[in-house]
Amino acid sequence: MSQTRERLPAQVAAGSPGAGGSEGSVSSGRPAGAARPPGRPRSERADKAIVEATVDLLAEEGGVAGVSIEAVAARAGVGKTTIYRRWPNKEALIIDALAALKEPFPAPVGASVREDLIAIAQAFVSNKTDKKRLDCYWSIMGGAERYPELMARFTREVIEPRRDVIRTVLRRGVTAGELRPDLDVETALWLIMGALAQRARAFGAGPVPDDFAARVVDALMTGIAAR
Amino acid sequence: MSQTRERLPAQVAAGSPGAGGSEGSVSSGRPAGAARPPGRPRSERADKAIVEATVDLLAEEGGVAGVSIEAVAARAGVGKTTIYRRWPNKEALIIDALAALKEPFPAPVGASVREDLIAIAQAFVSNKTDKKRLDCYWSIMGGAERYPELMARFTREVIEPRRDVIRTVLRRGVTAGELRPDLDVETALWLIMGALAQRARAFGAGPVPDDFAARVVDALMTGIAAR
DNA sequence: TCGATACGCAACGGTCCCGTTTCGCTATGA
DNA sequence: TCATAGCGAAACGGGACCGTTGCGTATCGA
Repeated sequence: MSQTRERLPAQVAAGSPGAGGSEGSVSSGRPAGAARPPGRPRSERADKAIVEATVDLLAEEGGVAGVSIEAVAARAGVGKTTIYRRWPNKEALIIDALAALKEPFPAPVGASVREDLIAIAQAFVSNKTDKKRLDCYWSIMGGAERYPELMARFTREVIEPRRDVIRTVLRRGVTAGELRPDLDVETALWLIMGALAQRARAFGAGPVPDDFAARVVDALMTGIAAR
Repeated sequence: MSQTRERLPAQVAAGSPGAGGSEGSVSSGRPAGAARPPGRPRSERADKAIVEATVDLLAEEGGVAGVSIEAVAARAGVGKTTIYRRWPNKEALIIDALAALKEPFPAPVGASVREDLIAIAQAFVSNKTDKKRLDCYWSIMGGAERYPELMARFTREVIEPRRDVIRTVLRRGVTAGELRPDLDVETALWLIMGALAQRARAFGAGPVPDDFAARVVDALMTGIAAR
């Protein structure tokens, strides 16, 4: 219990010699000028395998509780020791692993706001990587109150950047006169994101049809009221 | 360890002889004309305590995995035996317990579709019972793939009836000419339900403001496009 | 070659929970 | 008064997982 395990900072540094430091590498995180420590360097391959196995399990098992260190180790083909050398416990591992879901989708700049929104929405519910991201989303949201730090980080690094892409498109639409000048951007965000996330997880509704993104965007654009 | 388990009062008021509990009661569910079986009757009080503890735990623990039979027993103040006498395992217990969340909110018939939708939406995100229901929703959805039967039953008995209330209001609006004649009802449903569910669970966004329901309905009614 | 460290693997003691059984007691009808 | 069955408490064997440790091996710099 007294064992003080080295807590790795979330900072990233370029690798120096031999080890081609890639982004987000947990093992090579050390100041740029520092000398390489003695001994065998940590395996970047193990790093990646662990993080990928963690994310996969989180998506598949439908909950933080379903992710066990032993299952991650087995799936990644590494020993538990190798995991505990890097992270102090399960929550820390999952928090770090979420970085793997970080990269935002680019904001398309098409002919119109409508087209941009549809493109984003389509990527949101159909893209293969985003499928995993959505599964992780539901897994994490389910156990939200249990792991507030996990929630906070996931919200900050994964959810918000995505909301921001849409937010930007909406604001651009207002400026360009394509959307109402008095548009309630945040409410519109809840509507579109909510519809997509819910539909993607709906039970018994089958896979999301190809035209769902367009239907959502059009319904939101034109409104449901008679005119 | 202290067994601080709360004990139920020794004298448990069971139902009057022969007058078995009406619907849904697990313990007294037997054909109307059948004679009461010999021996001590099952405690209705224990039934209710178990179901309530189950639902509470499901809502609080944020996942099916967080609900353990031992925790339910402790919380309900009953022995594990009493639970296993009624249900064969955890999933069966949870499935049955969901019936406690069943009763639908009534469809209000106000002056307009807009008012009806706002009333429903407001109840959805603010009502106290619905808060627990929403927590259970997220808990169950998170572990969806793990417990398909649970998902199916929850969808059928809790989610769909609620969707149906809104669906009816929307259809009525179309008939009454208040909504577009070519309205895509299902897509509108995804939009409104998704926005409410998402917002209610949003991290760091604080409690749902009083006017959120109205904002969502109005945004959906009038659309976001300039006109 | 040598020291240092990481590796995978296996095993450990500990905790939690499962589903079952036994115990002594209590509630009910015959 | 007796048979029957539910009650809570406690204990059991079994399994999953935790976080730790020791082992023999692999890989680095000096």
